[in-house]
Amino acid sequence: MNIKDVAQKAGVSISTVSRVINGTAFVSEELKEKVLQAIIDLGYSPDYLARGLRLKKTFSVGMIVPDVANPFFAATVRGAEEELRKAGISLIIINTDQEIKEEIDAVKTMVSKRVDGVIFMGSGQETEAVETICKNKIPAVFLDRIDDKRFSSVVINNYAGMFKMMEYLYSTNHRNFIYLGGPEHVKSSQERKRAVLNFANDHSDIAIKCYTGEYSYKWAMENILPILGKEKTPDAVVCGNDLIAFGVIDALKKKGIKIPEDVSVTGFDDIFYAAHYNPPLTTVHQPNYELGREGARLLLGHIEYGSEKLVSKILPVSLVVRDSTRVR
Amino acid sequence: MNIKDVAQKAGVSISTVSRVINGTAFVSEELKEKVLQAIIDLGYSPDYLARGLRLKKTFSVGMIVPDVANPFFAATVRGAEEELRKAGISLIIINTDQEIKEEIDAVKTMVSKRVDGVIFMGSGQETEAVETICKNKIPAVFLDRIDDKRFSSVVINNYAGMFKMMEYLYSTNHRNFIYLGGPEHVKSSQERKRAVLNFANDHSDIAIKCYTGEYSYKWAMENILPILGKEKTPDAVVCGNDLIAFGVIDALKKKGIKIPEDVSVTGFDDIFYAAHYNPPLTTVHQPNYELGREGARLLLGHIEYGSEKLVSKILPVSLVVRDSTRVR
DNA sequence: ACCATTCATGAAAACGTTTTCCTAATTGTA
DNA sequence: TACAATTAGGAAAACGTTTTCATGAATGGT
Repeated sequence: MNIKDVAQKAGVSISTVSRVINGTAFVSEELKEKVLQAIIDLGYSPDYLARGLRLKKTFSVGMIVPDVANPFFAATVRGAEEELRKAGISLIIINTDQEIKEEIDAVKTMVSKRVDGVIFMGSGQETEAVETICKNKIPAVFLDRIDDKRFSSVVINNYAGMFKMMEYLYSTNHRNFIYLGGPEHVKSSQERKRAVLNFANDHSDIAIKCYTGEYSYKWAMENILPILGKEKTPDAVVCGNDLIAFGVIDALKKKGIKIPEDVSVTGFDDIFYAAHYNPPLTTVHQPNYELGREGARLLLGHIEYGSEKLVSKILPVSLVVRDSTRVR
Repeated sequence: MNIKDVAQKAGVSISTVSRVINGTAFVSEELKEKVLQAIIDLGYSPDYLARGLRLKKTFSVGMIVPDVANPFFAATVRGAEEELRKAGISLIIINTDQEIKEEIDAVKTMVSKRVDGVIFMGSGQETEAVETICKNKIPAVFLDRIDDKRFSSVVINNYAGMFKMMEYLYSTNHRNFIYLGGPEHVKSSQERKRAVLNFANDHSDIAIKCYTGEYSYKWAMENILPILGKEKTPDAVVCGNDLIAFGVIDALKKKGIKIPEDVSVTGFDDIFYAAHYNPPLTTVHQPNYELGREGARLLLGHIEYGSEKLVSKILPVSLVVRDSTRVR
């Protein structure tokens, strides 16, 4: 079942069928109708592989992402897919778990698949993967993590968000802090920590201890108590993301420490559960869905107009105060 | 940069390069080495479009899913992607929001893309979409929703899960129930409801009222209070899934009704948040990740061995008792 | 030492499109 | 009426692979 069959059935040439399908040239009403009818009768649909081969386009873009099962990334994937689908492009996703090797493999796969572009949410140490993208001249947009000057990117204003959080906590009389952040090498993690430290530096009456590890529930759960053991009890535990905050909350609750009565806990990301946690979490809201959409839009621009001007977009965040913090 | 360039650089024929790459025939060590070196020097990677065109394979499968941003489906997508990646196949996802029109479009896209197979999580009314898959003879596996005898499917044992839940509630002296279920036309929803009704039928001392609507937080939030208004307060509100339970919990809490003191609330799915909700939710655990993996495995079987024997796999569920229920 | 057989490699066809290049027919103008 | 200009639609090339088929060399047996 190919274009030849359609042509035969309609009694025209292959060229004519192609022209009718793509509207690339004038075809008389008479023939056009015959062709259209034949297409319906045969239930024909053009082969995108063949078309892609000829056009040097696949009408698909790849999205490389740490883990779709993580609600944070899931929303972003959704946003991207939606925007791309509107443009008639489909989305191939690959999970990397932030493993460098997986990231490299993912890029290689994308290269072989000849995707029209790539949306990359990396581990922050994806240098080789980035080089491969560069070498193969694949249009790419980076989300939320690195900002290589050779590519467009859209990031969330991590610094401003965490700074806002600190301002809020300070204004509600928190002075003693413990900061529990994500991985050192991850850009977002660095920015958040930088905001915390900068704010602390500007205020001589603030005491703070910083610890970094993983962006995970488990890591926080296992590490907060030992940390707390050797520090004097703080006014607030500021966490690098919501999952860490959840871990902290659960660990503290299990120890009989009350939140926010005994200690305030804050997160970052505002994932769905944050509003429904026990207690509902004070956090920084990130427009994840919008992140995906914006990334896709940028990428579409690059694909459409070739090597367009590079753009670095910064998405605004907002503070969401809930019940895991209280005025001291 | 194509196979021709490699051949030229290595001073061999195209055929030889192809044979080296795919290992489809013996090639002398000498030539093999030259070819391999040329590939490295040029940074060549074969074009999967061309290969696909020739082989009539795309090495990609499509996954049609209501919404990746929904944690439930996200885990399933992750499971499927992982399993497929192991087999060297990549995953194209399309979100449908359970809109019939979108489902049909999604299938058409998959047909044009000539995917090697499709994993379908549908709305339950995807008849036209299914016919299109059938007509185009695309290997397909259905997840969690319908069980068309023409396709393999893997479903979660919704009936048994909800039955178990009822047994537990009954054994803890709940007698008056309200059931808040998902859409009538969705298979999983039907099964869960059937379990509730069957159990109630077998026990003359049970009183129950059933309502169905959407599998959503919002729907539950908006409808539980009006419903509760006209019924006498039940011992338990049994919900069709966790999101509904969350909505019920939040609506009741806002009204000052205590859970589980005043009324027990149960969910179904055991999404990540369930364990951390306020209160932690008694629910039925579904192996979502495993669902995706199993679906992928089945599909790979069909792709590999052609129209293999059809399989209908039922995944077991388990009851998870937490703090949203108490002994009456 | 000669013929038959095996086998490594190359040439070319095929996969299903799009598009360039022609050709024949139609239209318009003098 | 005749010739130039336009145009609808067909033939064929090209995209980058894999694989069949063919060929020439090398090997082995008698």
